[in-house]
Amino acid sequence: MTWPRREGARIGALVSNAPSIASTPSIRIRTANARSIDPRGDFVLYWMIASRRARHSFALDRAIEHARALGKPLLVLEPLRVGYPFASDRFHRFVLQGMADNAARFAETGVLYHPYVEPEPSAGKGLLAELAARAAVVVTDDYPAFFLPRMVKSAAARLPVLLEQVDSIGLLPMGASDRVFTTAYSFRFFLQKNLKEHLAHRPNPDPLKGLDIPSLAALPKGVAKRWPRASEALLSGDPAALAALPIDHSVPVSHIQGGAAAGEARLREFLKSGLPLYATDRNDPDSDAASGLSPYLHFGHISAHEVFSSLMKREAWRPEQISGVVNGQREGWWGASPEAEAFLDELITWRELGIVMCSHREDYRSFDSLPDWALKTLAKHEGDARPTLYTLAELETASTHDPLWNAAQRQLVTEGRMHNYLRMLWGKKVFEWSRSPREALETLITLNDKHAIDGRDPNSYSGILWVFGRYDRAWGPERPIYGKVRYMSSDNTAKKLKLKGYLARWSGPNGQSAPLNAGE
DNA sequence: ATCGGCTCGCGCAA
DNA sequence: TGCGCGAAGCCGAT
Repeated sequence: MTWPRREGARIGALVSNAPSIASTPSIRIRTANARSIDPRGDFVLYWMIASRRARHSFALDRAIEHARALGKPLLVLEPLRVGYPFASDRFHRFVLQGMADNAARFAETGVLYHPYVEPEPSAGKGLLAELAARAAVVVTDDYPAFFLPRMVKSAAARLPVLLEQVDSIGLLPMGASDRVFTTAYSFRFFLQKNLKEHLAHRPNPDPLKGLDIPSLAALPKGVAKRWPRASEALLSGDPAALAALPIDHSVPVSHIQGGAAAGEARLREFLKSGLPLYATDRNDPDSDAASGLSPYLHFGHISAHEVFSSLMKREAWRPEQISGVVNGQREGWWGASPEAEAFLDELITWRELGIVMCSHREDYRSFDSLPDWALKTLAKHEGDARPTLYTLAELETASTHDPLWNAAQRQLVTEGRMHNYLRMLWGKKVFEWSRSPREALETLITLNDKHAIDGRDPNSYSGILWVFGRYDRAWGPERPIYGKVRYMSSDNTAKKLKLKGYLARWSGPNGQSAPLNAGE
């Protein structure tokens, strides 16, 4: 293995350091430092940074287990920084809506929930340490991308007590595989052999119900004064409160409502009206078959386990229906309806393929992480003439000659999401219109990280790197710029899909190509 | 609209 | 070592 491997293997010895106290699968728990539990601590601290929810969470379950075993109360800290890359009104509003839901769910449970929003960069420095100094043990979320691994690593070194990272991300624990997969096909072989044993272990759907741990009435002295609870104005969506924060106000809030309640509502709606069409219509922008769940999955407002169990309940499915075939095929493994199998392939195979990649490789978003065949063919065509070139600003403002591409870009900038199928075309064209594939990759990551609510996610990087050949194969005939990397064109896409409504909705103010004002 | 052929490298199973 | 097959490809024939 020549690529940079993540430190701290997710399998083997490190996992077994975790105190075995109850039912959270040990394969999902990693000790982040070598400290121990301090039985004199006043409470158990759950540092909620990725799975931002109060239900269906292994991390919350684990924190409660500690609290129960120690006879201590539980304090939940959900922070939101302002200094992270691309912090904007859009992402803040989404996370704040989640905080409002969490505040409602933790209220009157005896668990003290502290949502903290930084008023200025680094204002939150010291808060975690201050709380950890009084804690018996700290539990946090294990998340394999963006700045989170670095942040947890540096916190782990400083905290005086045991810090555990708990993986609540997917149906397959990150610790269940010790390798990455080059195609969805080969990952399916692995899932078909290994996933079943993990399906039996689910997070508690409602761990706050009938909770039998001591209550915590107040934060330690001085904490509330220096790091006060997020204001009601922020939690209730007051635009003025958001405007006062030092974040990027040029990326406006989306109409897509954040939070666990909105995510669960979206799930219900999808199962009712989207899923029946999913097998046939999910790629058509004009039909409404897509799940729309990725923003909620990204911020942890909804859990993959909850999506899975709601889906399978609707299917009246039982685990015995798994066929047992190990063939890498998309359909025929679960023994569920075709539309359910199609959706499960998205939710599990494709989503977790990227999670596994990020959890094992530090370079998951770098150009050099592409497969050899792609690097080779891209290098061969690096010098090809590129007749159409656009700058980042031209792309960001949807100012190209291509109405379909502009429409997709406008949807991204306006709504904070882009139709799933069009994302691929969108990426291929940026590749074609950039001076080099490396530059195209940077452009795509920037546009997506900045505007997409579900950006900065393992899945986003899967989709973007797919444009350059990751998880794909060589395709003939060899073409200029693309080489053997799969080619796509707007004309063919327009022929293949129903786009009338989509183009009408996302065309510019005065017709096809009027540029968008991105406010920069 | 739907179909087959094009094309290639990988990873599974042996 | 050989074989089967692949996230969304294209093209031309029917």
